Amino acid sequence: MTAETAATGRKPVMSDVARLAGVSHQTVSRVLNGSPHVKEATRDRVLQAIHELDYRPNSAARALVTNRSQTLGVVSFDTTLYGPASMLHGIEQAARGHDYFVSIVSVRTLDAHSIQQAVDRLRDQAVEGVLVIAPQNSAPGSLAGLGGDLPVVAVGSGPSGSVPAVAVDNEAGARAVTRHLLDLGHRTVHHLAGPAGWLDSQARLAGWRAVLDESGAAVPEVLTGDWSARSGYELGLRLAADPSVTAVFCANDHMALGLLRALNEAGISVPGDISVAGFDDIPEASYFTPPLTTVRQDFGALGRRGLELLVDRIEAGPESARQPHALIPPELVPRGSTAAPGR
Amino acid sequence: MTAETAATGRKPVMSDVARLAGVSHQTVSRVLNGSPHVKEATRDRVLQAIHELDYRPNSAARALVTNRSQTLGVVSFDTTLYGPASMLHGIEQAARGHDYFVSIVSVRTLDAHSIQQAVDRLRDQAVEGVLVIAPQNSAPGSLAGLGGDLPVVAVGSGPSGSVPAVAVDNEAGARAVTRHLLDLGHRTVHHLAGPAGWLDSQARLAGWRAVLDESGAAVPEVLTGDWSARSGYELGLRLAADPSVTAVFCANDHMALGLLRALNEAGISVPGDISVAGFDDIPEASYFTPPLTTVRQDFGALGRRGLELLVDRIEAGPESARQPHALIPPELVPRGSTAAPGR
DNA sequence: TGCTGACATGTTAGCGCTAACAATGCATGG
DNA sequence: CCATGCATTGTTAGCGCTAACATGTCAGCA
Repeated sequence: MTAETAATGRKPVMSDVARLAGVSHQTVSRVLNGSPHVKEATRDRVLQAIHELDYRPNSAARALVTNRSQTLGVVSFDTTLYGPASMLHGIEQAARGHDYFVSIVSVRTLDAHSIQQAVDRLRDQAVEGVLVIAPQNSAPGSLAGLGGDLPVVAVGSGPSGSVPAVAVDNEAGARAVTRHLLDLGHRTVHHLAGPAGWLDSQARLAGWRAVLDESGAAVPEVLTGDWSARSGYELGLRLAADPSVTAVFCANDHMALGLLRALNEAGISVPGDISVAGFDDIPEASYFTPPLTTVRQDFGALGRRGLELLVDRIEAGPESARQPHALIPPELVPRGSTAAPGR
Repeated sequence: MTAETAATGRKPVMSDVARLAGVSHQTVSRVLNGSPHVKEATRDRVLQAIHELDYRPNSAARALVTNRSQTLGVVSFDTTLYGPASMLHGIEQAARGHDYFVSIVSVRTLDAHSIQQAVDRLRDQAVEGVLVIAPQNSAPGSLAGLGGDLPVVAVGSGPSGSVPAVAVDNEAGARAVTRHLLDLGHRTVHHLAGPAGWLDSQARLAGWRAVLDESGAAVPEVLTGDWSARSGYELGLRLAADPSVTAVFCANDHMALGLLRALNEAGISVPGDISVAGFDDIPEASYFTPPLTTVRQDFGALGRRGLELLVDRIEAGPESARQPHALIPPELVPRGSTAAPGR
């Protein structure tokens, strides 16, 4: 018997609670909003009445009068991938902690128009701010002015300058993994890059090249994939044919997976003949054959930080003292796919 | 200069539009809601005014008076996995088509209490219905009565009877893959099952056993994992030590991945010595070494169907004519990890 | 005892919208 | 020429809540 005791059939509203508790609806409102000016005994009676009627405040009415929806929007590109999915998870967890709801819109393509549509849709829903989980391309200002007055924060993509962003320090991760391979004794490291135009690709490429330059190692030709295992496989067949290759740093784990298969088919041993490293640390990476050395991104932390940045902007305004960008340091995870050169 | 022309600083409301168009606010409302009783010319003037002011209806006000939030809730367990993430994607796409917003809450654990909390949170937000993306355990009525009067649909887990559900036909998938292995000439098929208590595990186990029984094949002892690659690896070491094993059907692809690694380490060739099959067809499966024979689940379709079922219940009531459960047929995807027995 | 002020509570207005009803105009047909 | 009816538009009320103000109560103090 948890439903409204009076069985009116209608959902109870604030004045129903007030009547039952013998107070005015405003006092009920005060209890609900934690006003200090309510006597202990009164508060108890009100809470009791709320419980008895299983009363739930009408969020639309509250939003109407306070002009706050308590909702944040998330625009996500391909929620299907491990990274975006984890960030979404982190965002939602953090949002709950800050008492916001999370509404989501996913876009199929990354062009400015689709993203704009998604943001508009969220704006129609009166969200108070928007998080964009989308790898940014380097096109100038792709996110700039997207939200109008609506606060927007980009998550998981490098700071592009146009919008506050939270991202992993791709360059540092690439440097770490490249150095790791050189330290193992490899003369140089090949790179299987992500698609041109993506900030992540560019930063990882830059980190790799910087370490090679600093070490005086030769800088081999870069092969460019599209993040997919398929492209890793296809380019891997090319690498397999080149006897000078002893170490390959792939811009993500999926391409590394494709590469591993290509090398396996070619009868090349990993890490015996060639060492392979990836980037992301997807959950499967430690069960590849052999387990993949990679760079762990804490996607969940990324999401949480992004959310906090956004909440900050909403509640403190854009002049908020905190810095508008954040770089999360990644972590090298050495596993069995890298070793000292054997050929 | 797309903002409100008058630069009042305040967001324009319906009466601002009305004034500019020289009509009453109600006529603006009629235009917005597609009422047929508006003269063409009037409609145009109103639309023009809306555009000029960049007016957006206040969703809270509308929700308050119509008593409809146009929002659906999704409760998701571990959005990080490929399956749930894909379903969420499918749900969102379909929801947009039906003019609903999607609000998400993720739960860390699957106990009834957490799920109840999540649903309560969504109810506080006045969602019109809830989709639960959570593998159901077989505990009786784990979802029953969860929503009270709120429509609830389970997505991706077998029909448990307590709530309308949309799921893949796990048993059919398991039958298909088991038959595939027998047809290749294997005397029997071992099974690496998912955790007990999960409907998915049980259905896959049942399908496997049924085919063995029908074929008069011996039914080997079942090994039970926990869906993780780690458990596949550990149990795989046991299987590797048993020379009678020639074919293994794993209840999901992750465990198959772990198994592949265990076999590889033991120097056992796949599919030369042992054939391996999985279930789910995660995107990486076709790049495992060797490419994994598996059963494809169309998670996106699952999400879409679930959403349609839910919308149906919301708009037509629970007595809606359509059947409350739906089973999506899965598809066997034969790849290189299965072949005729070699030992 | 009466005055002050802090506390506790009640009353009123209005957020922006839609639903219901009212009013207007205009063509039609007897 | 006027009643009839439909198309079009306007007017009013109220959804459930919070903010602002009004009122009531009681302790402390001159």
